[in-house]
Amino acid sequence: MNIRNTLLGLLLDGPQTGYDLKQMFDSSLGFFAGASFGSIYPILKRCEKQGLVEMELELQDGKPNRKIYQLTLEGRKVFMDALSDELTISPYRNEFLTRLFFFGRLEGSRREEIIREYLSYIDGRIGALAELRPMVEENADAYQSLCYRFGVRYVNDLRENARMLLTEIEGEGKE
Amino acid sequence: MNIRNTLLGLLLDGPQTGYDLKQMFDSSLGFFAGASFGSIYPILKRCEKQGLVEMELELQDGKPNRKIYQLTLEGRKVFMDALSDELTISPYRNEFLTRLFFFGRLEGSRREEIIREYLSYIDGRIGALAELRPMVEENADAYQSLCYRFGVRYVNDLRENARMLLTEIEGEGKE
DNA sequence: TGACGCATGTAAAACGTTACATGATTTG
DNA sequence: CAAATCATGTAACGTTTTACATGCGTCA
Repeated sequence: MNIRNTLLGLLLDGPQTGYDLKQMFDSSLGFFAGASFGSIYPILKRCEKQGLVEMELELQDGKPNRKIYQLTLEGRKVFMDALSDELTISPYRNEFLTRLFFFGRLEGSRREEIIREYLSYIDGRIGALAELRPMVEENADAYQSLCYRFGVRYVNDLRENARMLLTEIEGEGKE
Repeated sequence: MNIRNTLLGLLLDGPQTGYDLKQMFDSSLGFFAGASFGSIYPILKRCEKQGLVEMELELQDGKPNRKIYQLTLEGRKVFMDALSDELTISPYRNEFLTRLFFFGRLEGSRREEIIREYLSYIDGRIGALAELRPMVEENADAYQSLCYRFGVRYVNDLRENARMLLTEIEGEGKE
């Protein structure tokens, strides 16, 4: 599920502009996926060429015209295939664990700081999920709710794990 | 911590060839980072040009000559700066959650299957960590051990989370 | 008046993988 | 006899971000 397929999936809900899609992307899927305009606009254009979407121009005064993209049957098929495809997870890269791996080389005070930076990152994600909650309760379908709950458990587990780590490292510093 | 910086970090342990570095990479950091030869060799060459490492040729019969790379003071500095740098987490992309988000569009039987595929992926990671254990107990420093324990807790939490999800979805299917 | 929201887009760069090529030696 | 290990490397490709460019309306 690269950005292209995810965009096709979002278009199942109905025609959207690139701008709209970015907002949907960042809000609904913000917890586990993201996309910049620099990828969205070229991808939509490419999808149109390939017949996965169709574009309709909505003329506007003052503002740039809106390009409203709508899924074709072919585009729908491409998405459904991707959705049903065997799950393959691309190699996971964890910035924090990579740092931790080399902590032996780092001065003592900076170690705790970096873990705290990680904790504040996690808290940021917890906060973002909390803000998302009303939207989930209103608009989300059953699986999107499960997605949300998975995310909440995930970040809370992560937080506890990081807290334990901090305790262990603080302990070492004082011995 | 891109591949380049991670390689520099691994070179702190002493001079290594690109081939050695790949093995260190895949075994020690395999749980949370990876690198292919297609990235390692060009990066080492570039690092030499930039004065971050120095290369010494070890002539061999039959086999290609070994290029042994050693960290320079400048390379050490570059790594230490990266290690100490403020922690920034690049946007997290979760293949599984992205799928789950669109599960409403998927036929019922395929849903459970994909979650089971995810579980078997997690089990694979748990297994890989288990295999790594002897090496950690022998060679790892204190922080690499913490790294390992973090990893173990992480995958176990993930597994439980996925199991709960499966239960919830199975429940729905039978109602 | 400056920032933000709306709305589009391009070009360059960064980062990385996959597939290919070479070729000897060892192991099953 | 085939496959894996050792050891290097290149070329093509894919994906995505960043930075830039445009320009109007609105809100503080």
